[in-house]
Amino acid sequence: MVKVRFAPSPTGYLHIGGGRTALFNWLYAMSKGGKFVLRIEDTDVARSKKEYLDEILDSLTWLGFKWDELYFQSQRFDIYRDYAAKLLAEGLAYKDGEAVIFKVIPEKIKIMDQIHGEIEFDTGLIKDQVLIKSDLSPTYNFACVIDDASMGITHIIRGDDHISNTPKQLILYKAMEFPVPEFAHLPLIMGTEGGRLSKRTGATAISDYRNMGYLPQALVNYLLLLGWSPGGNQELIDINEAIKKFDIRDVNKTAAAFNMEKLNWVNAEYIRKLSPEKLLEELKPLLIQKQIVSNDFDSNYLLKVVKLFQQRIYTLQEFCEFSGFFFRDDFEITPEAEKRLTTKDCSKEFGLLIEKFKALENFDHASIEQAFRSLVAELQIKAGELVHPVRAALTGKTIGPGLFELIEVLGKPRTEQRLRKFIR
RNA sequence: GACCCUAUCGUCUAGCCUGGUCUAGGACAAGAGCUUUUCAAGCUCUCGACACCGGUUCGAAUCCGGUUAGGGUCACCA
Repeated sequence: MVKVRFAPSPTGYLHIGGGRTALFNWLYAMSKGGKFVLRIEDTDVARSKKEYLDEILDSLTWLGFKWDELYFQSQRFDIYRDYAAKLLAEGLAYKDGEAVIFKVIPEKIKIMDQIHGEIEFDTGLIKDQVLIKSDLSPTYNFACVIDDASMGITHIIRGDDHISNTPKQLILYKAMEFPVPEFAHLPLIMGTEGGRLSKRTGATAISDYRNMGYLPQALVNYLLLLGWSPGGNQELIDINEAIKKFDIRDVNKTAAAFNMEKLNWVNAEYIRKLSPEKLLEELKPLLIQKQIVSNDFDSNYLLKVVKLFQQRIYTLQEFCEFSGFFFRDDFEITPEAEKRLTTKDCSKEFGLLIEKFKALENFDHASIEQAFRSLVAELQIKAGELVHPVRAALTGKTIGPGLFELIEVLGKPRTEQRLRKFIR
């Protein structure tokens, strides 16, 4: 039975790299019908924070990675100390004050990495390893080996940055006579300009992406593409399909640069694929949180607005930014829109348009367009000459959904009221 | 500095294991056009890569070696 683990340390938020490591672990477990263990590596009591733990758990849940077992290293100190005592008794380790140090014997050891192939190390280059620190807490490599072995972890899937920890852990596996698991070292994710992914090059926390309005499925799809490809020129892949197609050996060896533009594209694709009702569901908490609408807001109206923007947003956040004029009358007018309204006085045209609209029985976009076009014909002007100022007056912007659809949703009274503001 | 990992369009990648079908395919981005009331979307097209040197071979993006470049690790942090 395949068993993998994701072992974050609650000394910071779950970042993009950690999220992807979790993804590949979870995906591997799912593809093999195995178990996914979550182990919190909180041996550094001083730096570990409850706040971070909660955030990590939330982010993993949001991404959709359910864990089968949950452990905390801080609750297992006795186990580590027992093993240290055993190694001490066997003469494989020695004491230095309260600390327990493992004696490293020089030798050549190899691992067969699932992604990189064979990697050879010379332990002669490694100094003696601290097992138990002076404060009696275990070191990372020691606790990690004992946990992976005692939890029955069969495959260790982790970042490339752990390659150099592998020989240190391997000698401990041997010393404690634990069976050695399979290893797979994932390439790291780098920032857009190369180098480490850092806050300077963009958001790094999974929760940041959640707040910016990315859908978890989209983020997972994008992260999956960073180092793995389903083949067949496929870019968008449902997680269930990925589970079927995934093979750890197909994961790339090369570090990949995080590219926000492609993430945006993937997110937009997922937004478009959603039914408007489902999209509204995703949007609603955000709209309430940002106090754009109240909890009991007319969802019929909301749904109409959602439909107008579904095709033109990359993130949920953008919906909030673009659709403001549908929810309040004191919306801002951009300088470009201002120009459309001041270059030419449209009082006469707006007045006539209001009259046309008043005569309409059905205020649907087809009728609105018909009325609009007949006025334009009567005035002998081009449609664009009136479209732009009207859009500016109604929305405060020069860009947005189709004008007639937009007017239909806005409704007759509000359309009239907004046009009147610009009649002198 | 030592050790380790890696190297295909600007970016993500397919191809590499099992050399010929690769004048290297796709996606994002960029540019042009179509459509159009704007912005998107959609459609069509363009730009654009096998890091370098050597070897093996009839033949190398694919195998081997070196160079260079990038990344990682060298804690009583995890």
